[in-house]
Amino acid sequence: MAHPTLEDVAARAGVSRALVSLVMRGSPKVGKERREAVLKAADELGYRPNVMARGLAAGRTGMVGVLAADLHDPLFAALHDGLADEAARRGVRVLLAGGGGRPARERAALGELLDLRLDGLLLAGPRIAAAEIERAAAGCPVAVAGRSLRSARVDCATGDDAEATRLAVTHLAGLGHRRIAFLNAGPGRSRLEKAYEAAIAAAGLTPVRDVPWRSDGAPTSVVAVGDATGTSALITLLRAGLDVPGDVSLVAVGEAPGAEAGGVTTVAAPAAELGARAMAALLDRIGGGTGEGRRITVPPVLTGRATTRAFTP
Amino acid sequence: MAHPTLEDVAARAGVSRALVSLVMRGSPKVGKERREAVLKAADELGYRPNVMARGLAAGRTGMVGVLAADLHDPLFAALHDGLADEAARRGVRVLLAGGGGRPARERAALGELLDLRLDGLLLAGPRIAAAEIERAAAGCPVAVAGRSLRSARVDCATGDDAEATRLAVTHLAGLGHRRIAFLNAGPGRSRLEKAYEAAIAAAGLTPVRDVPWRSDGAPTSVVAVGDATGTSALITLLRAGLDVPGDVSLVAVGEAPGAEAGGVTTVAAPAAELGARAMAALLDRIGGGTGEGRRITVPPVLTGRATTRAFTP
DNA sequence: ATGAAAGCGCTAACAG
DNA sequence: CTGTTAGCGCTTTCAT
Repeated sequence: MAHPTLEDVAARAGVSRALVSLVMRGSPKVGKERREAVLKAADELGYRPNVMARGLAAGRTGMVGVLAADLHDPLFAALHDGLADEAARRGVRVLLAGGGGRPARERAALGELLDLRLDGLLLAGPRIAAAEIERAAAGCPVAVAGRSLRSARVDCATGDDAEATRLAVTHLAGLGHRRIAFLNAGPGRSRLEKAYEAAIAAAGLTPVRDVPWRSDGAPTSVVAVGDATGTSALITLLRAGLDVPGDVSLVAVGEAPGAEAGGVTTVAAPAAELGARAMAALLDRIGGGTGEGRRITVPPVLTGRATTRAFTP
Repeated sequence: MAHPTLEDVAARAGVSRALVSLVMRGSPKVGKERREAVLKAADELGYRPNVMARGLAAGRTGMVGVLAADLHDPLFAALHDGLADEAARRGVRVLLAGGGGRPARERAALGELLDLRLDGLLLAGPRIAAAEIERAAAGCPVAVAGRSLRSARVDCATGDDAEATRLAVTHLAGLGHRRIAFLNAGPGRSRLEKAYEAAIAAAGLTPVRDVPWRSDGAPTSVVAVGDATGTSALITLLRAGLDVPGDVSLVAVGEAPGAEAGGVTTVAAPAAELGARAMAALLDRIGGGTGEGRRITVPPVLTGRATTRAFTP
C-alpha cells in the first residue's frame, strides 16, 4: 500500500478511525492497550498522517509560511536559522517560498503561500508594497522581519543600521583612531552618512572625505557600509597596497557575504535573533489572539575579526 | 467574509458548485455567459481556491517540494533560481524546506515535505544517507541536484568539479602560465588534486608544490579549490603583498561567496542550470510516468573576472 | 452544458 | 473510554 490511511490503520488494529486519530495526536484518554495496538498497526503499515487532510479538517495546519524576498541574501540564511529554531521549539512547521529578488515573483509567491491557508506568514525582507502586506494581513496573521511597517496588525522585527554605523565609529574611536572615513556602496546613503557624521561629531572628531590614501591626513580607519561592501572594501584596500589593519582598520556595517571567511570585523544585527523574534511574535499572535502590531528592534552586535587594531601613531 | 468558498461563489453567481469548479480550472466546456458571471462573482468576493482542499480532492497538488540541505550555501540560491524558473514555465508551484546544514534537521524536513503529499520532491545537495532518499523515492517522485546516487528511480543532476579543476588548469596554461600551483581548503582533496595533476601533466607541465612566493620558481598562477576558497585565496594572496593578477593569476574552482563582488575568476557548474535540469527531470517523471533514473552531468563554465591575466615573462 | 452526489483523509462534537 | 456522525473545500463521475 503506497499511502495507508487512518482507515487502514483502524482496520488493522481492529478499532475505529476516531480512536486512531486520537492516538496519533497523543490524546491522553485512550487505554494503554488499544493505544499500543494502534501504534503497532501504524508502524507496521508505515502510516504517516496526511497534513493536507488534517489541516482541512482541523482548520489549523500547524505550519507557518516564510517568504524570503531574496534567497541570495546571506542574511536570510541566518534569519532562517533563528526562526526555524523558534518554530521547532514551539512545535510548528516551517514552509518556505522564495521571492527571487523580484517584487513580481515575490507577490506571486505570497499569493501561493496565502492559498495554502497556513496558520501564519512571516515575511523576510519584503520588497513589495506595504499595502499588499497589509492586505495579506487581513486574512492571515503576518509578521515581518527586516523591514518596519506602520501597521496595526503586523509585527515587525528590524535591525538598526544607523545605530550599527554609530557603533562602528564609536568602536574605532575607542581604539584611538582619529581619522575615520566613510565608504558607501549601496542605497540609503544619506541616512547612514548622517549617522556617521553624528557619531563622528559625538566623538569630537571631524569627518574624513576624499583624502587620498597615504597622504598626510589619510584616514587610519574606514567604516564600510552597504551589503556587499565588507569583503569588497577589504579587497579594495589591499589592492591599493595598504596593509589591513596595519595601515588602516576596517569595520563593515552589515553582514557581507564572506565577511567571516575574509576575517572582516563587522557590526550587524544578529540575523538569527531577528528571525527568532519575528517568529515568536507571529506565533504569539497566532496563539494569543490579537493586539497592536509590535515593533521589535534588535540592537546591532560587533564581531571583532582580523581587520581592526588600535591606532598607534 | 474572510475566506469565501466555492459555494459562496456559486451562490452569488446563481450556479452550482461544480460549475464554478470547472470555470476556476479554465475548462472549455462552459458557456461564455455563465463563465463570466462566475468570474465576476469570484472577483467580487475575492475568492482564492484552497489548495489543500484541491489537493485532497484531486489527488495532485500542482506543487513540488524542494529540500535545501543548507540554505547558507550560496550555491542553493542559484540552484533555486534555475529550478523555480523551470517550474514556473511548466505551471508548477515550488515549496521549500531548509535542512539547516544538519542531517537530523534535513531528515525531519524531508519527513514534513513527504507528509504534505506533494507531487514530487527535489533534494538539493542532500547530506542524508542514500538509503533514506531511496525510501522517500518509493512513495513519491524524487530528483536530486548536486549529488549523484546510484538509484534506479531517482534522477540526479550534478556538476563535475574534477572537470572544472582540469578546465582551470587548461585555462591558465592557455594563458601561457607554466608554473601553476594548487591550493586546497576543503574536502575531496585527493580527488581534485589528482585532477589537477592529470591536467598539469596533460599540459606538459609539472606540479608546483610548497614553493614560497617571490622565490625563483614561484608559481605565476594558482588554482584554488574548495567552497570558501575563492575570495579567501584572493585575500591571502593580497595579504602576502602580491599583486593579483600582476604577480599571480588566480582561478577559483566552485562558486565561492563573494566571488563576483570580489572579481575572482571562477570555474564552476552553472548552478541555475543544474537546478533547472533537475527540476525538468522531476517534472518529466511526474508527468510521464516512470523510467530509469537519469544521470545528468552539467559541464562547468569559466567566468573570467579580474584575477587572471596572460603570463608575460 | 449543467447539476447532484460521492468522496479525498482527517478532525470534532456527540452519543454510547 | 470508544464508536458514530458530520463536515472541512474541492474535484469528479454520472446523470440530466
